[in-house]
Amino acid sequence: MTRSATTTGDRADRIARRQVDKFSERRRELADAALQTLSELGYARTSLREIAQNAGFSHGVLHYYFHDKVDLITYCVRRYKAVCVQRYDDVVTTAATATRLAEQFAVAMAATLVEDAVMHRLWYDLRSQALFEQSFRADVTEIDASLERMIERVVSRYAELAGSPPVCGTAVAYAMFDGIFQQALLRQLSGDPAAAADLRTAVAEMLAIVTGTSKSL
Amino acid sequence: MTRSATTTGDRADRIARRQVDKFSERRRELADAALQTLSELGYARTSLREIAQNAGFSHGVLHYYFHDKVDLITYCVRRYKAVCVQRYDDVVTTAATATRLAEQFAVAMAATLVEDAVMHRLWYDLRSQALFEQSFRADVTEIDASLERMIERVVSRYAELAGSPPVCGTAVAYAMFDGIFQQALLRQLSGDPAAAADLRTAVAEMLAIVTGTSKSL
DNA sequence: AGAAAATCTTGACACTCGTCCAAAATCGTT
DNA sequence: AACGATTTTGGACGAGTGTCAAGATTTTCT
Repeated sequence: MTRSATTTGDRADRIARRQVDKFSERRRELADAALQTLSELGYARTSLREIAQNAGFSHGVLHYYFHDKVDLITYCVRRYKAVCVQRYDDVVTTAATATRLAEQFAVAMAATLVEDAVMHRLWYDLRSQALFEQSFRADVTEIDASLERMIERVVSRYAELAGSPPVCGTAVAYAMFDGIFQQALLRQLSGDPAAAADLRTAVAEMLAIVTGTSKSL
Repeated sequence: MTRSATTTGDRADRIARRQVDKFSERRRELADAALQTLSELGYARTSLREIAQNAGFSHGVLHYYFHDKVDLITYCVRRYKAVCVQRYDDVVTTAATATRLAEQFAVAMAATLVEDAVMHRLWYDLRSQALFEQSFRADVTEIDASLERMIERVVSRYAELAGSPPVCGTAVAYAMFDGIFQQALLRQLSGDPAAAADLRTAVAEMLAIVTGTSKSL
C-alpha cells in the first residue's frame, strides 16, 4: 500500500510508516552485522550464513530483507560510506595555523588507521571487487567522490592558511593521500609498529608538498 | 634424488635436470594460464577447474604441479612480478632532459594502463587479498618493494636532470604514483575515455611536484 | 620391444555456497 | 482470546568448490 496524501494523521498511514521503519531498521541492523563479518573475513570468504549467524539470525532471513547477495553487499557499501564520512566530519574543521591543521589531520588519519584498520581493509577489498563486478562500481565511485571532497576541503583550507595555492588538482591530491594510506594499512595489518607514526609524518609532509611549501630533502 | 655434486657431466644429473626443467616449464605454463583466467574473473570468482580448462588440461593436473590452491596463487603472484618488472625495465632508461623523461614515463604508464588493464586489476585484487590472507603478504610486499625501486630510479634520475632534489622519500613517492594509477585504472575499466590522457598529465605533473619544480595552480 | 617412470584423466569425496519455500513463531489489532 | 499479517526458522535443492587417489596414458630409458 502506498502512502496516502490526503490526511497526515491517517491511521493506515501511521501503520504503514511504522512497518517501513521497522523493516528498514532491521535492514540496517543486518547490514551492520554484515559489515562486521565482511571486515573480518573479506569479500571472498564471507557467506550469507556466516553473516546471519553473526547477527544472531538464521540464514534464511537475509532473503526476507534483501533481494539477493548483491543487493545486500551494495547496501553495505552505502552504509559504510555513512559511517565513513561521519568519522571524517569530526576531523579538523577549525585550526588556527597551517602547521596545526597538518598536525591534527595527520594524527586523525593515523588514529583511524589503527582503530578502524579492518574497516578500511574492507573498503579496499570492495573497491577492488568493483574492478570486476560492475554492480559495485556506482557506489564505489560515489564513495570515492565523497572522500575526494573531504581531501579537497582539507587541502584548500591548508593552502588558505599557508597562503600558497595547491600545485595539483583535487583528484590527484586525493589519489596521493589514498595511496599512502593504503600502503600504511598494509604495513599496519602486517604488524609493523611504525606504520601509524610513519603515516603521520608522511601526511603532514604531503600537505606541504601539494601546496609547494615543503623543503627539499 | 638430489643433484650430485661430484661430477658435472653426471648422467643421472642431466636426467634430473631435464626433468626439473620440464616440470617447472609446465608449472610456468599453468601459472600463466591461471594468470590469464585470474585477470579476467578476479580472485574471488576463479576456480581451479576454470584455470585448468582454460589451459587445456583436466582439473586434476593442478595438484600434480602445485601443492594446493594457495601454492598456485602464490606462484602466480611471483610470475606476475617477473612480467611486471620486465615491462617497466624497457621504459625510460635514457632521457636527455627532465621534461623528456617525464614525458616518456607518463606515456609509458598511460600505455600500460590501457594495454594491461586486466593484469593491473588482478594485482590490486591480490594486494587486497593480502590484507586478509597472510599467505600472500610476503610476495605482495616483495612486489611492492620492486615497484618502489622502479619509481625510485625514475624519480632520482628526474631530480638529477632537473637539478632539484626530491621533497619526499621513495616510499611516499611510490605510494603517490600508485594512488593515481589505481584511480586511473578504475576510470579506465569503467569506460572513461579520458582516463589514460588524464593519467599521462598527472604523472608528468607529479614528477615535477615530488622534486619541488612545479608551478602553483 | 618392454619395463619403469612420468604425466594426465576421471570420478568421487565431503564440503560450502546462494536460493527458495513451507511451516513455525511472533506480533499487532480487534 | 482469536484472528490475520508479519517475521523467522530450518530444511532442501542443485550447483560449485578444493582435494585426493586410482587408473589410463604417454614418455623415457634400457
